[in-house]
Amino acid sequence: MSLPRTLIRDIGSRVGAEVKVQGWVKTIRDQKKMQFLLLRDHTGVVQATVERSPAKAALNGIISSLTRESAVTVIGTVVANPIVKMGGVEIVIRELTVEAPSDGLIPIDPAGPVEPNPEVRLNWRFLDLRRPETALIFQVQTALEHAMREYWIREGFVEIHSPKLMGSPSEGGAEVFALEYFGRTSYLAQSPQFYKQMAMAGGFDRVFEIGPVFRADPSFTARHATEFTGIDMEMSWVDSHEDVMAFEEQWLRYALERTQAQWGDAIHEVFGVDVRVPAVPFPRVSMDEALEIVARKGHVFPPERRGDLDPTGERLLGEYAMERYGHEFVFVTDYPVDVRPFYHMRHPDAPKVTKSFDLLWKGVEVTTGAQREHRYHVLVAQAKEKGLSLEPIQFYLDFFKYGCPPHGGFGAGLSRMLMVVLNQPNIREVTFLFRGPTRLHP
RNA sequence: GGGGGCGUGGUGUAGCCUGGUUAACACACCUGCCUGUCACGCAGGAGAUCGCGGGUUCAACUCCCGUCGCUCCCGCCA
Repeated sequence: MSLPRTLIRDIGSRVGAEVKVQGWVKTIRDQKKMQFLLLRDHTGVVQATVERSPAKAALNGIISSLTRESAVTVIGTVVANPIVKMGGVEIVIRELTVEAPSDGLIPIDPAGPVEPNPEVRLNWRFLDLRRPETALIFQVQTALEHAMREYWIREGFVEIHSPKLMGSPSEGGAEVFALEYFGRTSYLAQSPQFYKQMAMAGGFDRVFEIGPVFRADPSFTARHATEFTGIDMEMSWVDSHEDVMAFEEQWLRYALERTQAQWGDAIHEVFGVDVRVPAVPFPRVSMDEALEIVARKGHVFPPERRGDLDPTGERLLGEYAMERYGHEFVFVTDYPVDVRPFYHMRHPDAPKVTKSFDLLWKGVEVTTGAQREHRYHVLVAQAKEKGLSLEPIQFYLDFFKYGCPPHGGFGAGLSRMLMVVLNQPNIREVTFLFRGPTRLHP
């Protein structure tokens, strides 16, 4: 039976034992009498050494011709040695196998002193991912998503996977990608909106979906992508959008509590930011109030904007939430009908105002939600008012003809949340492989 | 889509404004040396038709125009 692999983070507890370590060669210091290697796996870095001697000539030769970033298997004895600055422990190598050598000239150096330009990093993303700081992003993402799912499942939600190929464009707003489909045109889903509502009409009560969504918008900002992972949920028998917000804040509090517990220290060390578990309830301001607050902070809106915040306004409102409530989050509620889609329910006593909300986190829009209009005739009237042609969305309107419960939900962006929680300036770096208007490779 | 900035060895930058030597520096790479390194050190070496095309000029990395790519801000949104 072959020696099982030891992860580098566990080396310290294996002093005196022979271990097998597998990873990449981070540094080679090939000296006259001693050879030093730094080996890295996804859990840490350890020093491995060999003395130069005639008895070890073969091994010495292998190490002399090693290249940095080669993938290797090392077998050796763990030795406690106070001279070693890194943990006081090293591996005395008995055997080294080069599983796959690395070309000497690496396009980017994962162990290098300076970070290459964003373009180079994206071109060679797999090398960039070898950097522990980059890898941490996706460990955090895993924890965050896991906690979200855990909370949903505990609350009786059903996970769905809706199709991304659509026979007709989903409701207006963002642009859609069209593609050839056996002689017809199909469209890539901009969101699972219609289908998660279908699940409500189907009696699922509560559903969530984490999956890809596509937006054909030529957006050139630090927080837009043409394909991203959407986080969506929908719940039945709500009285208003307030029920949805109340759910979301509990759900987020739980997800951040779990993420903070598991990765808070690492995030602090690598990104210099503390994951704060938010107090519940989050502050709420209506759009009318939001506009006043932002105006008091001296931000003048261009005249063509009617009742919506621009990114600067969102940032200022985020500042306000922190100053006034010491809170990173703030719900903005009651958006005017003009800036919301036809399926958002309207206030019975204020028909120009929707029962909707956005959630801002550190001044960045991370969620849009609402109570949906579930009454067929009202929904049809609202679609007509928005100038939509009913025929392409008739399949959707049909959901509401046979007893659809009152319901609401929200959609969030996974990478956007990751960007905010890690204080990263750009969505590209927190996306496994970014897709934008000019980025289709790798 | 609108506006600004930037493209120089494998990587990160300097040089450009105020055209004129072998285009410089750091890291990486190659060779040699080095009694335990730990950002190892020392000596030497290779590696760039300065994004691409055109123009001005005796002369263009440098100035002008175009083009492509990247990037930032605005718009759109998650």
